[in-house]
Amino acid sequence: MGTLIQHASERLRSEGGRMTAQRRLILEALECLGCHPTAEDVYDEVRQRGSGLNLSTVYRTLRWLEQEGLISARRFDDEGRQERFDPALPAEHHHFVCSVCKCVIEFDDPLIDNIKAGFENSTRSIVELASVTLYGKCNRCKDDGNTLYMKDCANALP
Amino acid sequence: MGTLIQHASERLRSEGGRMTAQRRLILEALECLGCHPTAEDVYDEVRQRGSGLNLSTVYRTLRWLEQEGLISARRFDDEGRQERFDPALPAEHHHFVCSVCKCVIEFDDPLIDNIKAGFENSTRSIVELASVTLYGKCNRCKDDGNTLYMKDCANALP
DNA sequence: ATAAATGCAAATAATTTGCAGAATA
DNA sequence: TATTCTGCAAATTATTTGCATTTAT
Repeated sequence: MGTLIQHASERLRSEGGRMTAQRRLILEALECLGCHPTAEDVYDEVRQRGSGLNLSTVYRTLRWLEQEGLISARRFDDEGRQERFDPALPAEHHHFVCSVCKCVIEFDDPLIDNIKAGFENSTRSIVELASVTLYGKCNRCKDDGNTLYMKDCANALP
Repeated sequence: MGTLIQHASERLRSEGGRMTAQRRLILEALECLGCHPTAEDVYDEVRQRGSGLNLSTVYRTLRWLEQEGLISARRFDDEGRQERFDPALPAEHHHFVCSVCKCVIEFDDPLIDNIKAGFENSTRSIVELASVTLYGKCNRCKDDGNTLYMKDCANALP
């Protein structure tokens, strides 16, 4: 942790941008939430810590971070039209979404390259990017009767 | 072709629904467009054929077809917030989206089952569904300078 | 005739934008 | 002090819904 704020600060410095209180709060919330929060999750988190800020500011900051390549935006079929923001580095990676607690687990698998290659060969097209999303129940939710949405789940590969 | 309209007619009959002119037009447009159209694509197609109808009716019909399991709705990262409607049978299948002409090619690959199993084993979770989307350039767009959005592309696995 | 479907306009939901005022470098 | 940023309110975009009217059975 700490890296997202650091990276953002550097970008701001080199572009003549300014590190404001709001931006710092949003970056802190992003790091704390971790689990692919929505814009509103970020907004709520900041407000729960007692600071005021506007939802537009959240969106503006998230879009700026996205442009800078420091976060990326995703929509899972599961959820409706809300975007989720992924505070991870933008290397290609894939997701599992738990249908109960809505936590998101990132993963990768070398077989995905084989799928890309297979498709390219059979169709003579060029594959630039793959996005795999798995839906199911995470190990925490699969047995017990958990029905809570956990914004701040700290789920991760074991 | 013809199957979607036939299936829809059967459902209507068995549920006491009615085959209206508008529904027939929407179903025809869906079959003709083929390539994962948006609601507005369907609407435009019907109107270009000279018939009037309302966008709400398009949405209502598409949602009904979705509930019936005759089509399914998807959002690709590529596109903004619009949903695309897939007139195919709802067996698990995967997509390639061309970034130039926006055509969608459906595919499947047995390796996807291995990815699911690998994830289940390493995380002790349950995977119920996988969705793979590949992004790139289709064989038609990869060389020539095509920049046209082709609503009615008839692209398919060769 | 009667239940079901359509059109229209208004409601939602998520996100974006314009602009006057506040805050940072 | 000169920009850059924020807050607010209004605009947009995609989709949904209520209700009076039309239409298929």
